[in-house]
Amino acid sequence: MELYVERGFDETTVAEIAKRAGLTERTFFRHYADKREVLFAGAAMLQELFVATAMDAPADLPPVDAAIAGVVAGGVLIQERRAFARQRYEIIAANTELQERELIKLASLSAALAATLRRRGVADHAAGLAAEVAITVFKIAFERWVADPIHLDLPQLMRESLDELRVVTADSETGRPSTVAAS
Amino acid sequence: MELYVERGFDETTVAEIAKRAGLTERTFFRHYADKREVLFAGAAMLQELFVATAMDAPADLPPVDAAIAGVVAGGVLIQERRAFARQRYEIIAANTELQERELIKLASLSAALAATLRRRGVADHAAGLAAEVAITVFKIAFERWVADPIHLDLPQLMRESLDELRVVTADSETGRPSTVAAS
DNA sequence: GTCAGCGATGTCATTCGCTGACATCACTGT
DNA sequence: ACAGTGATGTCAGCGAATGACATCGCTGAC
Repeated sequence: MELYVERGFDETTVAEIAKRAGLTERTFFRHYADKREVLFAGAAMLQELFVATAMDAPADLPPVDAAIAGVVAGGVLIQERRAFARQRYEIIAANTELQERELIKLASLSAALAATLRRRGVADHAAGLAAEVAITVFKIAFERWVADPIHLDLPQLMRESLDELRVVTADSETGRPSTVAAS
Repeated sequence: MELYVERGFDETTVAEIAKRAGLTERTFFRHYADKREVLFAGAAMLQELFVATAMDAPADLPPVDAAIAGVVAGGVLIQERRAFARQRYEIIAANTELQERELIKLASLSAALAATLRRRGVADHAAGLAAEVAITVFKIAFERWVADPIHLDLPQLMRESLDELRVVTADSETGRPSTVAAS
């Protein structure tokens, strides 16, 4: 992370990382699958938190709300590591390859959440959709949170984003039959 | 594509691709930014179609429905290239790096859709959310379409997926105040 | 008709990410 | 004391990607 901040991701070689860490290049690759993975080592922990929280949510909670409970718990954790999260974000935002990795980690989170919802008895398709909605809320709330230096409560932003998403999707009169599908 | 199908993506070298195409390795990299990009050359066209269709949708259409109109147009196009789309999907599904690239292309589509909605006068946050919803619908409908070998109408699957997403997100009684946000 | 200019391609050298194979060494349980 | 195990180092090598320079075909200006 030091080197990535100092000179950027692309301009940092694995040899340099290894040297500063007092290791061999080969050893680096025994700890991290590739150069990018350094920044995503914590993703597994986040995923476990998501899943555990969603799983333990009240049984009568609708699917989306159970999934959102998971990502909100993640929001709390991230907010505790405020400085780290922002610095990490800066690095990732500056590099396309890192964004790709970020996106596939989010996809993995979504899949894990969906599986959890299914274990809670949610129907197959609904579980996938609810998980995607939750991850979308997570992503957008995080972007807003990180964009505003002063700001606010990340979990709160997540709840607000969910509300906005509900308003936007249920825009037609009744909220049920879609305008498009009727055509 | 031939080589990727024959021996898989990882087992194919750029030298081999260049040889079969009757070119130099160096020339390959002048046409494609990297080895993966070969499979995503058409993404720009798809994006233009998304944007143009969403832009030209009736002015009174709610944001999500305008965005969905864009992805449905994309669905029509993909369905016309049925065989190609499925083969391409198989290649991508077998390789993580390709999935990463796929995801960032989808993110790009989402950003383009959001920008289009804003040009239609949709509020900033709402535009981002509506675009994300549309891309989610695109992604999930495509997965269903490609999973079923017999099957169906991709645009129709998209409309159905949107309806299901509406049902899932607006699960609470009124569909407006979120259960979670009230806490 | 010649020639300058330009775009596409080829050639060459090099860096860097990543991997396999094998050796070393500290540590642990028997 | 010894075998086994896990983490690390060493070495060789492949393949992706890039920069610098040369070549060649085409086209427009004169």
